[in-house]
Amino acid sequence: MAEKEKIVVQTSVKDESLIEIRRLQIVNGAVNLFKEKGFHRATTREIAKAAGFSIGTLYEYIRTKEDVLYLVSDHIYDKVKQQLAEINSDTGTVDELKEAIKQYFCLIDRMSDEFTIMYQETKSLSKEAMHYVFDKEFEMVRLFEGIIKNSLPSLRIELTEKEVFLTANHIVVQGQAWAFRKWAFKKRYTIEEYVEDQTKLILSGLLHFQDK
Amino acid sequence: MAEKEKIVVQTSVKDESLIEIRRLQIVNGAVNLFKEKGFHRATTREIAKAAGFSIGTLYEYIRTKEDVLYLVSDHIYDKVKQQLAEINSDTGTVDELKEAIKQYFCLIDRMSDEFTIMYQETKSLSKEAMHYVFDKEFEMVRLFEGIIKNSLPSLRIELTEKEVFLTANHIVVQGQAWAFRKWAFKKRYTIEEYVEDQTKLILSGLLHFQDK
Amino acid sequence: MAEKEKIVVQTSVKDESLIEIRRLQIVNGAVNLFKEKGFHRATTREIAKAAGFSIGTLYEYIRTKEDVLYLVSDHIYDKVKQQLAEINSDTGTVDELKEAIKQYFCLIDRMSDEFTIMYQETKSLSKEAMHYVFDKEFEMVRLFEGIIKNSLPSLRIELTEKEVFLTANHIVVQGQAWAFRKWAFKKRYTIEEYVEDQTKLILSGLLHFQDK
Amino acid sequence: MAEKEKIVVQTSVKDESLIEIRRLQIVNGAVNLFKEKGFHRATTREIAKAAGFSIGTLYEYIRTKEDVLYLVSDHIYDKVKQQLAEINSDTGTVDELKEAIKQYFCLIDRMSDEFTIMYQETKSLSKEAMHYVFDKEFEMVRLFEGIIKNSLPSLRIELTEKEVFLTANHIVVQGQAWAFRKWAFKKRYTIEEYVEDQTKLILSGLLHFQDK
DNA sequence: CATGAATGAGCCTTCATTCAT
DNA sequence: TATGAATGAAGGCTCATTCAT
Repeated sequence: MAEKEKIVVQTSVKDESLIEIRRLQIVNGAVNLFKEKGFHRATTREIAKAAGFSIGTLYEYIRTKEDVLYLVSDHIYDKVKQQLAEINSDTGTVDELKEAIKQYFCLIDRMSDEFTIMYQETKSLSKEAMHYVFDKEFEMVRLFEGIIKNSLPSLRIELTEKEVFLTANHIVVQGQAWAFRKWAFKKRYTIEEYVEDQTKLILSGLLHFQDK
Repeated sequence: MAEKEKIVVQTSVKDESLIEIRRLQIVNGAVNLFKEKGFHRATTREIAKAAGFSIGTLYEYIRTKEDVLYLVSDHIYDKVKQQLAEINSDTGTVDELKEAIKQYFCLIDRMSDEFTIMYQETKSLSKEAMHYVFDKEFEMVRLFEGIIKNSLPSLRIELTEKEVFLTANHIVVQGQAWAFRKWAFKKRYTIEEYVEDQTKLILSGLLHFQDK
Repeated sequence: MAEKEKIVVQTSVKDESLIEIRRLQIVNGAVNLFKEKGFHRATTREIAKAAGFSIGTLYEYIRTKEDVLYLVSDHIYDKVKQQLAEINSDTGTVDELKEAIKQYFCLIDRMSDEFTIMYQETKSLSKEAMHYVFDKEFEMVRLFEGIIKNSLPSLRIELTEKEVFLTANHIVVQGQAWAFRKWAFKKRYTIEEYVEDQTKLILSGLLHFQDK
Repeated sequence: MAEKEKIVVQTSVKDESLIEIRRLQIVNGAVNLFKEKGFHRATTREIAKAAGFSIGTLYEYIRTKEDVLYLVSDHIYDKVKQQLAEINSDTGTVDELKEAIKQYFCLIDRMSDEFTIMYQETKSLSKEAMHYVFDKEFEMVRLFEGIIKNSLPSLRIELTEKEVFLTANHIVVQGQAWAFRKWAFKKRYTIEEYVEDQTKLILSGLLHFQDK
């Protein structure tokens, strides 16, 4: 699970700490903007304004508009990874899996705008940047695969690689579904109920995979 | 489940059958194009060319570029509905549900480009058109809810409304996931294997929802 | 005052009487249309529709869109000339002048839309057609010059050529002013009052030109 | 005679003095261009070129092509007002009226292109802008009404409101006529002669309005 | 003669990017 | 470093005109 090299967004500014500050401004402004109008409909002028400075300055910290999308995607994944890292307590019990599912879904609920942006706009990235982002998604699947595998002994079941993958995939995808269709799901579900039912579904799937 | 009025894309051409023909050309051309560059990056000139005629002619059959996206979305949903209508043999057995899942997944496999476009670009539609498309997605969920409910007696199980919804939703969303991530899934799965395992997962979920 | 050759608008239709009918349809439709949106904003499709047939047919009777404007201008001037011809009773009295003024102003009141179109849009004609129209305007001035000259003996005054011209010009221009600014004038004047006061003004101008 | 609020043409440029400079460039370029081809036939690219910069820059100072026409109209009226303000010496003599007429006609002679454009193209403006321009024309009429009224006592004559209006209107309209038909008038008149004869005509009209 | 679908030049406008200050 | 005016390629769309039926 070797960490891929981050794609470096070039700047003409030297002061590293300033770069950090400005980019945070860019990302925060852009997330709000993209949420509202999407990447393509947002202009660089608007991005600059949302970030709190002029276009001239914006272009001191990015090279192309696409860099902003990359910056946003990257920032979101960093947040996700960091959040998920906190759960991984390595006890190897079902509760750990349950907890991971819960944390992941709650994270998505909190950051649903960001998730939506990422999945809707990723395609607009360059091939290179796009694969970097997709890879991050697969890391997430792999993360859940790990947690699931760890919990199998305590559940006294054996699953094929494929079945583990399918379950991990289920978790990740249903999480995304909540982000995308939140407004529709909310008519029937609170996030807590959704987590509860999804967890039941996932566990029963796990337990009875081989039945039929 | 009253059918919503179709949003009519205005034309300046009078010959109805010609409209049908040209729009099919537009949709087919556009799907290929959007697949490659996305809706925003595709120009109207390119769309016209892909359809096989001039921009002038393109604009005889649409009013705005957005209409093309709407046309594509609409076309896809029509196909899905038609496909699913064919299986609905109303036997009320599990086999019917299995068949429906299979048909749906295979349809998605065949039309994964179209599906991907729809979900990636829907957000670019006008509010009105966007909701029309989203509604169609929910129709699809409801369609599966119906099939699931029908199969419950033969399975001798009872489920809450929510549980039925969640399962139907699972089917629809995992189908979409195959469309989006086909290139990644294909490393591990053929569509047949995916259908088989998803079916197992769905059925075991159904059977054991109440277990825990 | 030799009549200039009419500029011939070419057709591909042979039947002369049909041409006459169709052109009248075109002119009538176009006047209403130009009144509302002006020449440039009116499309050929709209012109055809207003005329009561298809674009294809429209183009059987004209060669370019500009032809329509020329046809309209020509038609209006024909009407004006015909109307003014009716007054010229050659009695050589002041009453004849008064009557001519009255007829001219009333004509303009009745055809103010047509006049407005002509003066607003003439500039859009080709150089050739434009001069043809302008010449017609000068014919009108000359017409009044003739009437004024005729009335001078009975008024026992002598005027220079220039003064006659200036007065004739005054009549023509103030008539146009009524057409253009009808909506504003109407707040203060009925056409009858306007005619009365203008007549007074013109005659006193005539009588006392040499005073000061 | 409360000054109407100017319709503000929006800019994305902040430097006010630069806006002033660029707009003058736009107006000057546009006048030459419109003179030659009219508003509708002139393209925005041509306007930009005539102004001396790129379209991009043009659109930094206007919002739509129509704005250019509005800018031109506005500029002309400002000049007229300024010019007439300079004479208004409030002596209340006939000479003041004569001087005003002379100044107005000379101004029109100098700016006949601009005037022609204004009257030919005003109709192409939006309803709002069109009325703003028309109002300015009426301000001009009112301005002359004021000067005429002031001169009445010294002429020992009394006129009705309508007669004053008619005379003021005569001045304004005959001024415009000079602008429109300059090329034709010049065959017979120099501007000085035209002013002289028009002045005579106007004054004799004034003096003998009530005679008959 | 009449029709109307097809064409494509060309228009207005936007916006990512640059660069002098 | 920060600014924002300048640039022009490119995009969406219109509409006069043609021509096969």
